[in-house]
Amino acid sequence: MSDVAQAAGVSSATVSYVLSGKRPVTEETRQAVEEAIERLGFSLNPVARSLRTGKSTLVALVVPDIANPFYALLARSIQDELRGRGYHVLVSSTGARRDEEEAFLREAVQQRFAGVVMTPFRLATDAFDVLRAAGIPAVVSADVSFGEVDLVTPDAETAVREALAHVAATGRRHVGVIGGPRDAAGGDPRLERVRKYAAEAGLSVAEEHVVHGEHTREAGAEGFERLMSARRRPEAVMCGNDITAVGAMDTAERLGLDIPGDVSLVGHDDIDFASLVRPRLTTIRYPAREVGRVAAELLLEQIDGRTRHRTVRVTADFVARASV
Amino acid sequence: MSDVAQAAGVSSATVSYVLSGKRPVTEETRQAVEEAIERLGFSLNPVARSLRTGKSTLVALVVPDIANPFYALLARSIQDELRGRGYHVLVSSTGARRDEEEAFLREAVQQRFAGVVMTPFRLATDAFDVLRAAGIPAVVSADVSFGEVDLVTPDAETAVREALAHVAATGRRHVGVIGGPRDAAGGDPRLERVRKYAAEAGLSVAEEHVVHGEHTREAGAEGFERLMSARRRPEAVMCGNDITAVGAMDTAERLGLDIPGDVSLVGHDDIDFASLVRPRLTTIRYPAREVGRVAAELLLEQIDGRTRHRTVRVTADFVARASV
DNA sequence: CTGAAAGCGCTAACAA
DNA sequence: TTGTTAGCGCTTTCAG
Repeated sequence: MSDVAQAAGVSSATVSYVLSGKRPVTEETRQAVEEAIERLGFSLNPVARSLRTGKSTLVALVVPDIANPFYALLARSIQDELRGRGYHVLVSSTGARRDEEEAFLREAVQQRFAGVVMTPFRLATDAFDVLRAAGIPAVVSADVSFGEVDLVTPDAETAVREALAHVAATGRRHVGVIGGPRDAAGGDPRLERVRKYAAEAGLSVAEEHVVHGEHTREAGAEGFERLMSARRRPEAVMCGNDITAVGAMDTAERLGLDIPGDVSLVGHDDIDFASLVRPRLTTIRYPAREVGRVAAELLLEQIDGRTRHRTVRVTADFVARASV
Repeated sequence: MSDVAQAAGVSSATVSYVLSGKRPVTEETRQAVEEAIERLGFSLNPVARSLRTGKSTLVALVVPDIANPFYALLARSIQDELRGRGYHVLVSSTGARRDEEEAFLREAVQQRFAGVVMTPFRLATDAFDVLRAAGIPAVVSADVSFGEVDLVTPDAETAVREALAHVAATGRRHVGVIGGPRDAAGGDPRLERVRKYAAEAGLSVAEEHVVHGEHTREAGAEGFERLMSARRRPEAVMCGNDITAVGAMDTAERLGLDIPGDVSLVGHDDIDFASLVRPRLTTIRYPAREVGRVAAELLLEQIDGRTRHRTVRVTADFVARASV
């Protein structure tokens, strides 16, 4: 930068101001500086800038598993929103492990990230206080609140009731649930919603028909297997997400069980592939792109100075296909 | 850091050396420093460190589309390999657009990234010279070479021959191809391989049976439609990747075409969902996890000083399922 | 074995 | 409208 300054016959401060536009510069000097920049092929060093300003251009997206298409799409959406504003997105998969989640939070303050978008799974509810204390904008995408942080969360009440009614309409009475891990922070809202609205649809959820596991294909396969070996099988299974539903399908196939003939299956998220598996997966759609858009917007608002935290609900919709 | 130094009654240089271990420190001072670090909750500022050393801890992964499960898995694999070594992975989707690809390369030198792993699509063959000039390690994951850069590339000859033989064995003679974009850098090696080995399997690839498009579901759907409206339909279609194959399935379904009854379909990559669509997709497996592992390894070798560039071939395997 | 001090490249007071 | 300068937090040479 001092090279540029010298070449343009000005001080390095002026070069800085030409670049940032933070104070007026005569057309003349601007021209000279820009010409020198061009000629020398100069470009700002973002690292030095970060050190000086204490702010980086890095936004971390922390999710349980980037290989889950829901999060992959979320990542693309957030990236698309933020790139134009000059931010870079760092993606991290935690494997839904608490130590990893905590590690990333620490990393975020250490690296002075410009912001963090996270789907936490096992974090303590006050875990985001450290970000808040460090003045790092954060937004959480989750079913439950994590304290005083921006939250984008599904509004899935109606969708769940519709799903349940739909299941009931096919004559099923006993529904099982493949829930998330037992030790997830904030419990298991997706499971609780099913419990809450089952009765009004004339459905029952027996305790032995509730299994827990990670949100992975393998865990879905296992969970479904346990459900199918219950003394009395559930006639329909609500899955924590589409990936576990796919796992359930793996098992159903292995066991020679017909879906939906023998058991109905309902997923959650509506990833792209939900319509491609056979039978096509009936599911509750949670729009990853919109979630990403909203999260990015909330983050930018914070970066621009908003301090009071907001919660935005994104509507989930019931999508009837062929697995019920 | 100077706080720690003061608290421990040493100089900040000593604190630095305790942390880096780059020169001997008496057990005594080490203890004092570590105690002070602990007590003050100090942690190194990576930004300052980067500025001073000129090296960052950021590795960029640049792919056409992170929402493509192949790249998502690649991302996780690379991240898993690199995290333990202290690097962070920045993921960027370019949409396979040349300007985006170039923008990221520029960004990489500007930000002094520790390394770049990229799957370029429309870059000029010499585009990586700028990284080389800037001393930034790079590895390309692609079918074709991009000049003097480390390359991890599929060894798919055998798999393609097997696939073609398999298609021929079902009595098909005319095979079509849904290839990549016409203006992709390095042409379309996957298409060329099919052309090259078709004859030896007794198959023919008519010019009107070759269509081009992006590697997306939509493009796959369109391409397949064009193929199906040819005067004489191909009896089998080789797809650029599994995502385009899925798009082809969309169209087949809409057109009421049976797969493999009316047309056979062969994909490429073997993403997780290939075995879940119906019919299960016959495909050429290119192992994303291993590709990621190899790419990470090559990158680390470069970071550790290797300068001569290497090429590693990763074997692709033919996977027979139900779409042929 | 340890300390002093320069300097990475930038921004933002403060002065002019 | 422009320049001077301090300093962000670290690493590393040079002395001791």
